[in-house]
Amino acid sequence: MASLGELERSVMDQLWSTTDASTANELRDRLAQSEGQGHEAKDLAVTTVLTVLSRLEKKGLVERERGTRPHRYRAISTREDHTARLMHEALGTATDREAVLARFIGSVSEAEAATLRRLLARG
Amino acid sequence: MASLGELERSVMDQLWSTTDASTANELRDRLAQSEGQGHEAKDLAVTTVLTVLSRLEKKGLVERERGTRPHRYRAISTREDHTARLMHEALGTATDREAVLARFIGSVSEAEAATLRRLLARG
DNA sequence: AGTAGTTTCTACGGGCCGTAGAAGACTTCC
DNA sequence: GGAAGTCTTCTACGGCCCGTAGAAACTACT
Repeated sequence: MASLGELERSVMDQLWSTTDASTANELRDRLAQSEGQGHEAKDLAVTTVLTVLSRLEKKGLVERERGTRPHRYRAISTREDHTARLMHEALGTATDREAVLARFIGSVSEAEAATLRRLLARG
Repeated sequence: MASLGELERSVMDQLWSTTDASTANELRDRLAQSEGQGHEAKDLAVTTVLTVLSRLEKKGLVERERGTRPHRYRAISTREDHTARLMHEALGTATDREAVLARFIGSVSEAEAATLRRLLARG
């Protein structure tokens, strides 16, 4: 449902890496500087960033403050919530959910298995 | 990486619902009859099915026997493995995997939590 | 060799995404 | 309050993916 393009993901990464809302200009600048790990540094027109932000808003991933004049944008949910939701989405398509979970658990690292045991213990 | 279109998914559903390999014609017929639950019954040209099968093959989801004359197609992994892999793929993009798992576990039903505990117990 | 069934090639139209200019709306400063 | 600057929306284009399938090439049977 909410599949993201490359640039859309880069913008989300920026939004997720700060708690407070950002303007399109700030985001453009940060994208221009955030070279390295995976995505290349993009030198974009600010309208490009705004278009992407609109699309992300329509997809329900971003919300904007329309009150202030340079509108400010923020991610609606955290990166972790988003990822967890994607996992649930994948799981949701399955008919035999238990079997899927079995495969999933089967290919998880031992450290993560331990984490899961701990998380499942309380509650 | 391996995102599927609507028809591609329908074809995979058909392939996943039989253990033995199918021909394009068989798949076309089954697609024409498999009305209900979600996907509509499609009345397709067999070339359409073949195109989709080729694309699925290129995506690494389907393999075909080229020996027999009506080629026969089968899903490379089970539906459950595929779904579990998608979940891992989502998890893989995360930086804080533990946090993602926490959110994931947090929004799982009690029955599934029980399943997970059982699965994690042995091993 | 002709015919019937099968597979590959080629293609088109729609939608999504990266990209951004042009035009419109708002703010600010004189 | 108008001019200049800043910000947002509108519109658009090209590329890729997907649904869809006809045309052409291939294979096999008689």
